[in-house]
Amino acid sequence: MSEVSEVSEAEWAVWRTFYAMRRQLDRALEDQLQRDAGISGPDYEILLSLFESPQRRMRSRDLSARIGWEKSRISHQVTRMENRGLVERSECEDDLRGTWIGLTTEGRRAVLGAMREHTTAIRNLFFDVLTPDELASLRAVSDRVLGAINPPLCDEAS
Amino acid sequence: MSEVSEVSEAEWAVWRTFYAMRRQLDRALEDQLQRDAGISGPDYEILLSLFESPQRRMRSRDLSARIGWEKSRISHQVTRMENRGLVERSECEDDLRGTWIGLTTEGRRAVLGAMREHTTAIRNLFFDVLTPDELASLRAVSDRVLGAINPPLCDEAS
DNA sequence: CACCACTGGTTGATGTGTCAACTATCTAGT
DNA sequence: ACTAGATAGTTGACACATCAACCAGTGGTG
Repeated sequence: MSEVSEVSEAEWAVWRTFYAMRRQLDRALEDQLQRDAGISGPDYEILLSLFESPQRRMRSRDLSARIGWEKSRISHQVTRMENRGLVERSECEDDLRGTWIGLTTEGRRAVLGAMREHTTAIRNLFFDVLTPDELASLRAVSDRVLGAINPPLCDEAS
Repeated sequence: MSEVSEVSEAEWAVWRTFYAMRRQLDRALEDQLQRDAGISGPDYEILLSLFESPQRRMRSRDLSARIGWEKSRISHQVTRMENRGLVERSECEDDLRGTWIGLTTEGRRAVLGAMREHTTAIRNLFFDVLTPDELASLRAVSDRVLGAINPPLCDEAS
């Protein structure tokens, strides 16, 4: 299953550039959020999910499923955000184990202040510098890499 | 400079896939290092740099320049790794402010145990699923995104 | 009902990353 | 030689991410 697995110098050069791009893109978007709305990337993910939710509130477990974080990460993040007044917790009537996470006025203000500039940043740093062909190529590549990561599971036997 | 900045639904779909790929690729490689050598990604970056250095040791500032981390991050990471016996600090004769970071026997063992499998993982999850054209496209795209992030600086005037 | 596995969520410990403040040394201009 | 400013590195505080342990409520099945 695993061959000799050589990687040429030219391939390493692509890998390093790709790696640098991923790091710097994350950083640039993080900086933009901090600058324009005083929030972090994780803050934004939570706030955006709540904002797009019909009731402006979600169950912790649904946030977890939507964003793809484990439950303890949600809980810690929400605690920090609650302390800053961006969200608020409330009890769940239906299921006494549950917790609602709701957007506060402050949280709503923050996400509204962040969205436009964030979208602009993604457009400027990403979409604007890609040709349609490259965009299609990147989509195909991303799908294939994801496929390689997540168990092809056609043959799990060892 | 900033237009209306709309992003179509198709574009968002590409963005989300690209985003998921970046996260999951990081995670998969991190897991592989942990599994095969009991080290983290940051550990590996330090260890590999030291290993590829002629003397198997580097000045903190050179590590910083090579990996692209700020000095305090290097210092914290080295402290943790020193506690686990992967690296060791020693004084610098030439410059009394300086510190050498050297690979220990344990550190050498760890990096040797990690390298082969890490390379294989990168090949399996990345290079093997890209065509030569896609690789070239990705290289071009990465360069252009990096160019967009780092100040074109041709016209900084406001 | 009684039991038991599961689910929803919190908490604490540890590792990671950033920023600001600090110490110590080096270097250059005078 | 003196001194101002740059450089090298450490430290502490805080935000973030993961893991394991835990508690409480839910929902079967006997």
